[in-house]
Amino acid sequence: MPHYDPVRRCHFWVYPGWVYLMASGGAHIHHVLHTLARRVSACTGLPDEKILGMLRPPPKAEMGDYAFPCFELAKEKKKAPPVLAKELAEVLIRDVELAQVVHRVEAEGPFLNFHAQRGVLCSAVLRKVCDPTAPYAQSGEGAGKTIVIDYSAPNIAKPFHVGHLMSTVLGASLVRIHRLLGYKVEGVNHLGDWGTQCGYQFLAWQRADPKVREEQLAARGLEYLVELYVGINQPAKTIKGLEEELLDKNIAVQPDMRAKLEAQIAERKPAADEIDREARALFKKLEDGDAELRALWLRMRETTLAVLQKSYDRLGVSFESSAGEGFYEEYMKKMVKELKDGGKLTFSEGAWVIPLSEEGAKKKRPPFIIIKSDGGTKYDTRDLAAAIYRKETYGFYKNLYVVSVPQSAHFEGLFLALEKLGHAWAKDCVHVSFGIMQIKEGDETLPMSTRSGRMIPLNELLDTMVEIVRKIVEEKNPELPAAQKAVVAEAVGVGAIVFWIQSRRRTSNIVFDWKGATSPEGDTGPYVQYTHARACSILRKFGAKVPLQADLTLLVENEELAVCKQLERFPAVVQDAAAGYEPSLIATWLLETSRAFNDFYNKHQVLKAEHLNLMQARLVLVDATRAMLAKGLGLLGISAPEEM
RNA sequence: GUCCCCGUAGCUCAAACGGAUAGAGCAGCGGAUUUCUAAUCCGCAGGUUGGGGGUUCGAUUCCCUCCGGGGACGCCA
Repeated sequence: MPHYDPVRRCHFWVYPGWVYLMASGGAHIHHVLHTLARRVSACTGLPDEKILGMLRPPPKAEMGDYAFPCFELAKEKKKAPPVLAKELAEVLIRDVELAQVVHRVEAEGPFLNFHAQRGVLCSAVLRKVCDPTAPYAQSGEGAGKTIVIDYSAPNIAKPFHVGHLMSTVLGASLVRIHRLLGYKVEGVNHLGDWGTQCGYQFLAWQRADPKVREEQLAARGLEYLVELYVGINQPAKTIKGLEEELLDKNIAVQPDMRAKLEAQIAERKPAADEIDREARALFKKLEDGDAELRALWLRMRETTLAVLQKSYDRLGVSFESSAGEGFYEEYMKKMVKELKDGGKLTFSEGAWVIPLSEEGAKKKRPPFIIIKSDGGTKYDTRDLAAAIYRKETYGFYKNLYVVSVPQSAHFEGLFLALEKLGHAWAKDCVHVSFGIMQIKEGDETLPMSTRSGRMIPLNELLDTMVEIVRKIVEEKNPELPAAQKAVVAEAVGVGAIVFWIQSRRRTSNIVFDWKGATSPEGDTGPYVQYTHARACSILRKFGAKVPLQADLTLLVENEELAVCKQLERFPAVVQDAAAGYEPSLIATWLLETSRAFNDFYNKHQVLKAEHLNLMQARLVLVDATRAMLAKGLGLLGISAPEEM
């Protein structure tokens, strides 16, 4: 018969034999959640899977461990939700199997709240986490499926700056997350090594003094190429700036200022146009097979790759393929011919295109341009060729593009074009977009860009953070051997940046600020790493093998339960992160888990626990948490030092 | 002009299919160390979720509208 709780204004039922069951149960329970779902299923008729999806944690821990909302079922059964909740509670409390995992059932309004048998829950979760035969959070959902992930994709002869970090870090995490779920993953670095920009590079090179450029390239490598690129873009940039000034309201009303600006633009225009014309011609020459330019192109590509590799090494990123845009040159020619011969292209305004909007359609889209009016190809052409190539080569289940939000229109166009060409797999292509990195300049926030020189080189950022961390290590842990200090500083410094980048939902824009990016306190990567190091420290001081045979049902404290419930969620979090292409979910989970563990750490002793059995059980808890923190960090591409 | 995204505490961000009293961190104030790492933990304070309307038992979440910010719009990538 139900008891009434006047504080919570709800009825609750207590299973009479729960004390006995708590002491003896647990060993054969694999998962509290699954048992719960099965028993609720038995009395509601809803399938287990569905119930598993509906169960959620109540807003406050005191309210219970799992809640089942009765709204949907109530509608079906034509009953008021609170009435149904009460009825279900009365049935469930007599359920002997359920009583092995739940000691109290409450109907609180339209919700059915379950209080788990704490020891049973902790024990079941930890056994699963520590099971060496079935790695936790691993799954077979991706068995036999290949996912292509296109990420990083920097341009050659340009610096690798913080803006590129998003695609690289996000893509690499998606690679690791999908691998854990059993997918075969092909990570592709679609280098921006083809296109009109190459023409600009060539032109700048040709205009430089032959002796000077050789010396400079030998001495400064990529840095020199960037300087050339920024230099050749200078006239165009100046004009753009003047044009923007012209749009300014205050200037528009002053005729003399206006005339002055217009004259300045007119004066500079011919030179800029000349550069543009020559650059385009040079790229066309490369596409037409000029041997000298080809050699220069290869040189620039190699120079860039050598520098990029250092950054990739530092971030722990590697690719299955570095087939850049230039790679598709031959394949592209074949495709273009087929499209033309097959009558799939339309001639429009001097270019060959695939029209994307019907005549008179209300949503107008620019066409997908396959051949420009000068006969050259566009990135549209190369992306189309690459998509088809990837389908043929990998037979992908999904084809992901980790590219910034501003390019969404381009990818919508690409997928639409594929569809128009009759490729049903166009629906398997996904633009995993992310917000842009902006930077404060005065009181304006502007996007980072190489052309304007408004950017922060990646290495500068990483080095700064590593230096900050090095000082902290020096202060907090001076006894650490010097070599280890350096390793820790690198791991924590780089980890802080990588975590910061991934700690928010990917589509939000980031305004770069040094303080936010480099803080080692609060909701940060170092906080998670520190928590991990603390756990390692306990295990190190214990000094022996973790007693896995310990009686884990002894773990019944609030803080122990909170940690176990976090660990229980991990596999679902990984799945959600994969399904939504959202590694930030793992970052959030890591912070929550760290908070739960630190809370436990502050309130309870492990090595000086009240008795030996409890110490053993807590050691398993510590070990499991340590392992999952390391695993989560690993998925985000962050290493977990054992001391710091 | 057309289309897309965003607007949550002073700041940076959370909030699972629409669910219970909207949560963290930073900054501010006040506490905890004879203790397994204080890069930690606890407490206080901080909100008309941009405004208005609608759908719903229930809206930060979905729809409409207005305001504010950002972005994309045929031969750059």
